[in-house]
Amino acid sequence: MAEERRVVGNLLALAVLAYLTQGPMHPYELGRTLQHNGDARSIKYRHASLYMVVDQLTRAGLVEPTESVKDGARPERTVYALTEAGRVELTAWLRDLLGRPHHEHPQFVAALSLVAALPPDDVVELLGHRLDGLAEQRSEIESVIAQAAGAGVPALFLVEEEYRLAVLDAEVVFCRRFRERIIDPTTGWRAAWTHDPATAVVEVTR
Amino acid sequence: MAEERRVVGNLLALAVLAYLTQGPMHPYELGRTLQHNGDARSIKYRHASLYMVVDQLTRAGLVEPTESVKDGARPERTVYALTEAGRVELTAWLRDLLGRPHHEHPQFVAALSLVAALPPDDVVELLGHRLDGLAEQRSEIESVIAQAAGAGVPALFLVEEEYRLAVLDAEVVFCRRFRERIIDPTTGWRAAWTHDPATAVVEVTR
DNA sequence: TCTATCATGTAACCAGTTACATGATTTT
DNA sequence: AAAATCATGTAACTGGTTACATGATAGA
Repeated sequence: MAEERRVVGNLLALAVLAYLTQGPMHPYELGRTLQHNGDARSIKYRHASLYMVVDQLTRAGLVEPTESVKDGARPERTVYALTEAGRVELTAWLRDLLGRPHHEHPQFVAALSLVAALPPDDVVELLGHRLDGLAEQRSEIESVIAQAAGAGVPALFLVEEEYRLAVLDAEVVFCRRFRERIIDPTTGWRAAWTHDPATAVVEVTR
Repeated sequence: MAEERRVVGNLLALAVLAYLTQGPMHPYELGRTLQHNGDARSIKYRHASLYMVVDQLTRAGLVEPTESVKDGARPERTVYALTEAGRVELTAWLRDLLGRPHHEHPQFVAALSLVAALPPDDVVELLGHRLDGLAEQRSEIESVIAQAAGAGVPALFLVEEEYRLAVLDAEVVFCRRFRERIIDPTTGWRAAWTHDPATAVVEVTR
């Protein structure tokens, strides 16, 4: 039940498959939809990556070129359609991503695992800055939600943003608590921070 | 204040810089430390990537080869040391990662943004499975913490795991609520789920 | 009409991964 | 002493990014 390796792993491909359920499109249109539609906030999008991904999908038989349309004086564009295999892959992939958590490596976690390399007072200060940044992010997300809701988008299509808010709030709580624990002398955290080169950073016996 | 592009971007490099503050090491030893020390849970680690990263760091002048040691009958190993520039980069990088939040693209967010491509009943079921998986992850993390704490590792060196727990708990709450909102007929979520091909998946006017 | 920006794509480069290689040590 | 595993590294491949190219439309 585990570890099905995707033929095409890039998440842009997932969006492409999903969009193509609505009918054939050419790559540029896919990119535009992704941006205009806000999904570029959730899926890393680089214009050139799209062509690569579409090519990979074609080679994997999940998508196929249908026609080349010459629209006005524009350069000719190839239009792609979802194949049956593509439709199958789309739902399998989505089910996998939703149905069980996958291990990932956010940058902040990496930083936390090496935080002892900085002096504790600096960390306290930096956590303060991060809390400001988080507050800013939060209000950005709120305004994205408000704006979209105002434009009549059903809440279902904003559920990623709600998830982001949830995670963000948890991070705020964590940062506050972390800061307190560094300051509080009874926790012994400052003691663990001895910049004795023999033990700092790397806790070898772990 | 924003957007400083790191000469070497791979987070493995951050760990290398941090470890080398403890004194010169050869790549293999760095890898061993990373694993044994548990930081491989936080930083994606592939044995071959280490050599690449060390090479990049060398070219960037953040690290330099010191000596080649022939230890017993083992193949000769090159030992690397941190340069002054490396020390500077280490703290700048760490400060940046801690001091402000960076935009990332977790897989689950991508999946959520396309969730309307699956039928609602399936999503309810899948969220149930995910909740099980999250519970499992949670107990794994707890046991990592317990074991390390039992071995005398100060809590400071486990702070990433606590962060993970915080985020994980937030995700649990989110999933439960999401599930409820799909089921609850008064939210109108099911209505937005009309599999009318004209509006499904892509909410164009957003 | 000159310039800026949009539309559409290609190509070259670099990073990261998988797979291979080989001598040393340990287990059976 | 054969088999397995550890220690240590190289090489080849592929995916993704940045940078380049070029015709079309629109604004000044």
